[in-house]
Amino acid sequence: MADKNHLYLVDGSAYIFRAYHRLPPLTDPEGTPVGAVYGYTTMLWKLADDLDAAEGPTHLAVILDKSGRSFRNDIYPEYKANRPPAPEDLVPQFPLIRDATRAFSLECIEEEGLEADDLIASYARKAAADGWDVTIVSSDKDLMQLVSEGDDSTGRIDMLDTMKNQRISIPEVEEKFGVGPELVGDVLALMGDTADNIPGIFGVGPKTATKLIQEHGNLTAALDSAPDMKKSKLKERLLEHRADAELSRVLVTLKEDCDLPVALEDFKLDGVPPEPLAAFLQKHGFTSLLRRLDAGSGSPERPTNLNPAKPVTAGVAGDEHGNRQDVPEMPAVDRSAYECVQDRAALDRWIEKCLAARIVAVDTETSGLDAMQAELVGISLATGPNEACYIPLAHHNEGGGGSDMFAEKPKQIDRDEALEALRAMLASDSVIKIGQNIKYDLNVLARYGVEVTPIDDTMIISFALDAGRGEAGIGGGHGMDELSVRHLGHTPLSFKEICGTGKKAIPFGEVALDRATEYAAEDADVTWRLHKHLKPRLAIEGGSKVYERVDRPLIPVVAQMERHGIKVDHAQLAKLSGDFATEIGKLETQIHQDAGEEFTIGSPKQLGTILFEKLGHKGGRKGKSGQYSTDQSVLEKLAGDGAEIATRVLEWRQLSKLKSTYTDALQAAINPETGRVHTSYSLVGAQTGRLSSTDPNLQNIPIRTEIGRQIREAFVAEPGNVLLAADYSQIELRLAAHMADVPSLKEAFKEGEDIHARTAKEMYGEVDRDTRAKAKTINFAILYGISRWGLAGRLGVEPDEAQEVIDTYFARFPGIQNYISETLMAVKERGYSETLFGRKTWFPRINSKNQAERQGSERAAINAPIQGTSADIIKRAMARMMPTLDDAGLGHVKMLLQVHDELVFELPEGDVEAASTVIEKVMAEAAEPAVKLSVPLGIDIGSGNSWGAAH
DNA sequence: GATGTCACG
DNA sequence: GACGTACGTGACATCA
Repeated sequence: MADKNHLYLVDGSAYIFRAYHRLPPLTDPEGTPVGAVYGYTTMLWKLADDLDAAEGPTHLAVILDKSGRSFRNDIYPEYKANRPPAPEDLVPQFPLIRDATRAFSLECIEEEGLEADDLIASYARKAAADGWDVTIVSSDKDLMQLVSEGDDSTGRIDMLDTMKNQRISIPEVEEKFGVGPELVGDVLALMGDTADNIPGIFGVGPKTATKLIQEHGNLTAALDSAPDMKKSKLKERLLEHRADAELSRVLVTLKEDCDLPVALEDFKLDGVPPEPLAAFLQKHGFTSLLRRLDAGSGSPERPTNLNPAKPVTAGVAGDEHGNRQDVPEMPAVDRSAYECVQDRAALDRWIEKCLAARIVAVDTETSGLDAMQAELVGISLATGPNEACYIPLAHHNEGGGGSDMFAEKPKQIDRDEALEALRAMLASDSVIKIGQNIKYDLNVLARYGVEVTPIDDTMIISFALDAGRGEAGIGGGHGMDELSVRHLGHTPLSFKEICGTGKKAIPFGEVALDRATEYAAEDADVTWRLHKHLKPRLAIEGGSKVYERVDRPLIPVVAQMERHGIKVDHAQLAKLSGDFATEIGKLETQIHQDAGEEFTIGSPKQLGTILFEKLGHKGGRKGKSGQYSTDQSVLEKLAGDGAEIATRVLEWRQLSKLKSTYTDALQAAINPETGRVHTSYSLVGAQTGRLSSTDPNLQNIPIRTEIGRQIREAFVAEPGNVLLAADYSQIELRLAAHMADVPSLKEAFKEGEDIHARTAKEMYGEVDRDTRAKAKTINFAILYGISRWGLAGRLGVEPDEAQEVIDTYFARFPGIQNYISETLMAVKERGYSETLFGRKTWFPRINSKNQAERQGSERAAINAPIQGTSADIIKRAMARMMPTLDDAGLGHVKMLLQVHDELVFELPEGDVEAASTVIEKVMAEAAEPAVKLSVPLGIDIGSGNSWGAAH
């Protein structure tokens, strides 16, 4: 037994921030992020375990920050004002820190209006005055003011940085600040602190601050000396910012006389009761700690290491194919267990249940599929298997929809009242809301003024784990019904079963409540189960990084872009439609004349018969269907041979395409409420990690031809605003240069050269129109996975010659060949490719015996890391864009569209210059700090009244 | 629902 | 001797 009391004061809040950034984003079996909690738990364990050590604690307490505000904000409103909000997967861990502390049966101290530092200072001084030794477990430099030696009647105070495993006493403080603890506050007041937004003296850093205090003895003396200094920048600054320094001195002073809410004696450590601790470790899947607890039979044995890699989850492992692993023990789906919530009391009970569960699956039912127009009909919630409910909000009796105003409505809570009741829970940091494609629900609820955060998405998790694993022909493979069958072995009720199909289909709001409850609550239940099943796999299979750091943060960002929409000029589109129609009519007449009969030009089959049988043009059959090919390349060939009908069909096709797909469809896509066009982005649409855009697709608006470009002119800004387009220049080639480590290409990009010209020079020795065009083709061939036949077709040469070109390329650009073979080897071995940010794409047919299938997979596998890395980069830029613009006072700038390597914004004309600077910086630096590229990322920016003019 | 074609990066 | 040849998407028209 130590004969002297030794109090440990743990700076819990500061610790978890550091643990969060140091540890991987682990999740517990329920999917709650717990990386920081795990770090914190092991740290407490280690401290509590030192009970009998010479320097170990006899008393211990954890001190936390209660809220953001303290008395310092009253003195200086900007105090800590520039702190970014905590990362969203850290937020739900704050309450868990308290749980962890209680699990160790330790005291947890926090007081409204006081920062942890102040409580620590007060307790430390009191304990030292009583003759106790004190160790502050923190590395916060502000707390270094407290370090002292002690004497006969007072104890000593030192600090312990558990991450560096370093004791901090007076010599360490002097080494860091050049002065003793009593003068640390003076140094801090001069240098300021950007993290806390303490001003200090502008332009004075740690070096100068220390020197001034050393020379003059204290802050006041240093400031007083300024008028006598010889003329210098420093003198000016000291004179000009004296008030800042004095204010800072007050801010950095710790309040050492706080009322102490718990007496020192109550911090006594006398062993950790094992039961609550075991329950806590069990709940969060800290299995290795649990084993140690069992082994030590109540007295925690010192952990052998702090490596958190293993204990993350409770024994869920993926099999080779990621399907049907050990399904966590869950009862079978029982639809009769679901509750239909029809009154406030029941709703309030469910809200309490969600708050207690901290993790809840949410699903909205609506009157349609368009998140920007559909009406909210009901909400379902699930807090566990078979623990689910449906809250109808806008149901009317079957068949009575709209036609009979007096039709009786089923009993349900008023929609506004229910949303008001749910609002706090849906926005609560301590409750994670899980959805299956939650972007849809985010947008529906946002239209009713309800925010949902933080979120998790089983569809996106599935994509992070299993992109590309779907069978051929099955689109995506991340839909709920499919996931449910694959992972839970359960087929949920289908929408068709409930609402019918075709003409007989009824809107969901007319479905009887018992059926609606079964369907809707089951969706939430299944989502909850999928989450429990899939989330732990992320950490095990290495999907956490890309999910947590790239895709999950993107969900609300993309949702907002969809809600913004973009304005299109209806009148201009209508005019174009008219012009196109006239021209199409003329061409049609001429084509029929050329053919000598009327036929359906849009039918490739009829056209083929006309061209190749009736008119006797040459051109082979194609494909297993035995049909004539009439595509662009075939028609161009015929046109080259002088067949006017082919020229006219090509023109007809172009105009028909533009009219039907763009000028007509876009007019119809204008949302009547907002007057804008709202696309829907899919985050799981492309196996490589790219987004895709539907309803309408705004990622394929014409630009390559003059006639098509007119359509871009119809995408416009609101009056007084402009559209700004920022795109990455040649990003995929740049990434190829980096990833394959090709010296001459990297050099060319660093020098800002025209990359195709550079390639032409290397390949052919001279640069002209012709060689540059060829070089461009070759560069793309490389990105897409080359074959001699493919390249031969593009270059118009024989395959043998194409092979020579390829050989020359490999010789001139060493690294490429190696990249290709290494990539293929890795994919054949592991089954997946990986981007620089760790995004996996699976290639189940890479080892196929079918040559076509295999070679197709090989080409895709060569391309996927490049295309995917490019997608990761622009996604990171998107996630950072609005916060960064906001910091620059440009929070009103709207990010509207993403087109793979381009972002489109709408903003007041006067802000173009300022916004361009920020946008370019965010995009150019988007890979960092996770990845340091050896080539710069070039950004082109333009703006104008229309999207066309912005290019 | 499959097929062919063509708009984009 | 072929796979009928570049990677990744989505929308539309036609036709079975």
